[in-house]
Amino acid sequence: MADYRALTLEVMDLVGDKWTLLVVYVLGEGPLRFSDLRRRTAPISQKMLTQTLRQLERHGMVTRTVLPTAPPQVEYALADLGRSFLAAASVVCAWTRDNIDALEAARTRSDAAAGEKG
Amino acid sequence: MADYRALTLEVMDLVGDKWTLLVVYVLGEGPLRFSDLRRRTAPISQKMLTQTLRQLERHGMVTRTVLPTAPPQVEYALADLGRSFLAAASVVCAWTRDNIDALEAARTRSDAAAGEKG
DNA sequence: CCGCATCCACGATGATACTG
DNA sequence: CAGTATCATCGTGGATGCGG
Repeated sequence: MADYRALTLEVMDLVGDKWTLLVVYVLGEGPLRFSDLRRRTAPISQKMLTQTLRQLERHGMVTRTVLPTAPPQVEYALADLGRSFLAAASVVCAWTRDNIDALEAARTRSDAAAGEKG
Repeated sequence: MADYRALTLEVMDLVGDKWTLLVVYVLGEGPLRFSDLRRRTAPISQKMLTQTLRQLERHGMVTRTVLPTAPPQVEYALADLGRSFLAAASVVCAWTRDNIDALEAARTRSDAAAGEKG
């Protein structure tokens, strides 16, 4: 694993958007229609959800299925690639959950130190 | 792991910046002075490197040591928390490396399909 | 050498209105 | 319900010059 540059930039291209990770996580629980997905990812805007889904679809992480109903419904689901990715991303989320106290403590300490010399 | 919202947003707060992941990776190889670090993370700007390092320092992931030399030198190194995080982040990078072909294929296919209806 | 301050360009994000 | 279009806004990131 030598070429950090290309690799980390690729990672940022995948999940650099603000909501991508959250959307992948929510879809990990099962397929959802657009509206339901939006409720679960609130307060995301309609536009950003669409945009995020398009990106995920483009990368083959998510599938989009238009149901032949009236009014039309569109179902989004994780593709195999997406599920595989979710497993990897879960490691980072688990790490964050396990270290959230240390992170907050560091932040508080750092912010307090910065405030003193104000 | 139910509270995706807070967790994923926290993750984005940690590594949402464009260069954070790369900086952490490079520092994973060993402590570096500012200039060396910048060379290794090119084409990052001075400003963004400083900003990224401040954030990492604030979260307790990186330590900053001013060496008593003339001219002054500043050495940055991963703290324990940072090393621990790097291990988790490596999983995502490894996944990306292993699936880079599938990702690029999906992108190419998707872009081609989009181009046809132009 | 380190890195802060300022100005500036651009993209990402978001609110709103509108279409199928 | 799903999605597009438009406009306003904010943060990110870059260029440059100055100070320790």
